[in-house]
Amino acid sequence: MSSSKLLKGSLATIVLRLLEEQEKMYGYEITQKVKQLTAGEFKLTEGALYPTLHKLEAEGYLTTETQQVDGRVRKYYSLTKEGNAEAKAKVSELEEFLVNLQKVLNPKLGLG
Amino acid sequence: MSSSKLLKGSLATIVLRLLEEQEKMYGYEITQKVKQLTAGEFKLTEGALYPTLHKLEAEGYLTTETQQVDGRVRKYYSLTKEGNAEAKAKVSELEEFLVNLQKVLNPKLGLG
DNA sequence: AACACATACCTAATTTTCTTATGTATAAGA
DNA sequence: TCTTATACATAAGAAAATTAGGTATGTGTT
Repeated sequence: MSSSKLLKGSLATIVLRLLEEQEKMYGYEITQKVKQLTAGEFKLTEGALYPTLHKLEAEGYLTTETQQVDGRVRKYYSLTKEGNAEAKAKVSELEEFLVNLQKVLNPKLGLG
Repeated sequence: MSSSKLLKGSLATIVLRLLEEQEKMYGYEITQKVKQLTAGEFKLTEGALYPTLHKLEAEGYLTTETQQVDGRVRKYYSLTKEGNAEAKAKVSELEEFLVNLQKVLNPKLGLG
């Protein structure tokens, strides 16, 4: 993820979350979706995305299905049953993290 | 930062933010403050914290002052003028990042 | 036809930033 | 005496990016 190189470690969570929303997605589509959702602020780099997809597949969280569209190959990824559970777990974990991060960044709130 | 190993890349921002709140802090104090603010959820590891402090100092964002307290050495860190500006910049950058992250995690909101 | 740009996949080298492990040293409490 | 807390530090290794490169097709422009 470039263009604000923060949050290393959240890419897998983002991928899993997007696949909860949308049954099947292919790599390039994921990069475009993230770009669109953030108005161009997040740009997933392919060097980060593809290894992440391969890893999630190797871990059994994603399955793939290849299609030919307009002469080009698309590799669609979908959540497995385990992937679905992992998505929920990872998103929860990230959200809890964000709550705690806010506590550190904004210590005034929540201490009344 | 252990215990939810997410958000790699935010440690320097956290340190700068805490030093905005509190004029002077020493390393161990920072670990305890973060632990306290997050009810034990974030545990800064020394292997991450000290190199980060040294780097911020080398970059001119922090100055140090050593004190002897109860026979032990404490190395207090304070923001320089540049460090103050950097703190504001980094916190803004992180907060913008978090806004965008929410857009990806929760695409339904804000698209009405 | 040539060229640039978008689509679509991939990997390798390097860098950044952690974790884990280890080391030194003092003070306090069991 | 031994453990825990306080307080600093570094080094080896792992994880997860960035950067840079490669392959290939389709589309639009000159």
